[in-house]
Amino acid sequence: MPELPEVETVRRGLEPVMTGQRLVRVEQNRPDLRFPFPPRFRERLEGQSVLSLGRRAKYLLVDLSSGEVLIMHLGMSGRFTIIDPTQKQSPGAFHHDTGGTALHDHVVFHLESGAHIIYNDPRRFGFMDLQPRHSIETSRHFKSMGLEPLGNELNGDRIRTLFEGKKAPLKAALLDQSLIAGLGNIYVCEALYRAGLSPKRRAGTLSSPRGVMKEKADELAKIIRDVLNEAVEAGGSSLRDFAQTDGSLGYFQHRFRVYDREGKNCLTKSCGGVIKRLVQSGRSTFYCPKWQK
DNA sequence: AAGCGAACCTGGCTGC
DNA sequence: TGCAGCCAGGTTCGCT
Repeated sequence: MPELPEVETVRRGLEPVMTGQRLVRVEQNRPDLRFPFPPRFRERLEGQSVLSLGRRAKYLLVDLSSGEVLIMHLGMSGRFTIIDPTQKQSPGAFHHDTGGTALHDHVVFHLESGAHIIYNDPRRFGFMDLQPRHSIETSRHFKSMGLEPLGNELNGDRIRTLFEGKKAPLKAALLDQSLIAGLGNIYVCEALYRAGLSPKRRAGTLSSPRGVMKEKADELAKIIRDVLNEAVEAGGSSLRDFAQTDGSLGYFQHRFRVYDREGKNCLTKSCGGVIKRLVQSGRSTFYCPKWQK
């Protein structure tokens, strides 16, 4: 379930296992995922040490001793599984215990510690790339990327500026990675619900300098940060299981207030509305028509 | 030029 | 039980 909080959870799970480790061997089981792997992918990784693990929006960034950065995106179905023989494993927890290669295991990183990390991605919407560290900001994945929602940059003023004059629905504007980078379908629905804003409203209406909308952009900015931070913390609480599970359990899903709740009652106190589903730019939007205006 | 729908893939679930 | 149809966390491309 890789939106920003899930990617951050993955980063935190991989960090203690990979940091300072040399990549002794890399298996690459097919020529491409969403895009072809970069030329000499394995050769450029093998023998390098991992200096640190970072994240930008939904991208994982592995800083290597070669001066290159391994850029990884999980797409819709990408998952990492850590196999660490020095750690005890819960019995029968995982098919990888056999040491065999499971279907859709596309890349395996072998570390000098003896641990290895498997990248599995049935739909192959994920991808991996290598770019020099000094030019990462101008590389094709990042050059037109919007601001980081969990940094200090996101506030009401930035939202007002970014959305000024926009006729696109608010839902679409929040999903636009060139404006704010990292929000996905679930957390946009959740944030709009908490803010009481209709996903169908024109994004530009948040830029109004006066009237009832004056403070709404400030409120939305805070809510976006809150929703993401809560989800990161919920993911963090599941990190204990990171190495042994297949990651299919949603960390945060039992906390959804609106996502995937079509036909259920609106949880806003005394609202009495019913959650509706509609399709915007090809994706499901869940919202309460009575409460979100 | 912004804004929208389709495309890229596989797998899981629902309903006939 | 089998099979068709629909749906899914994201991004990119191409058409208005």
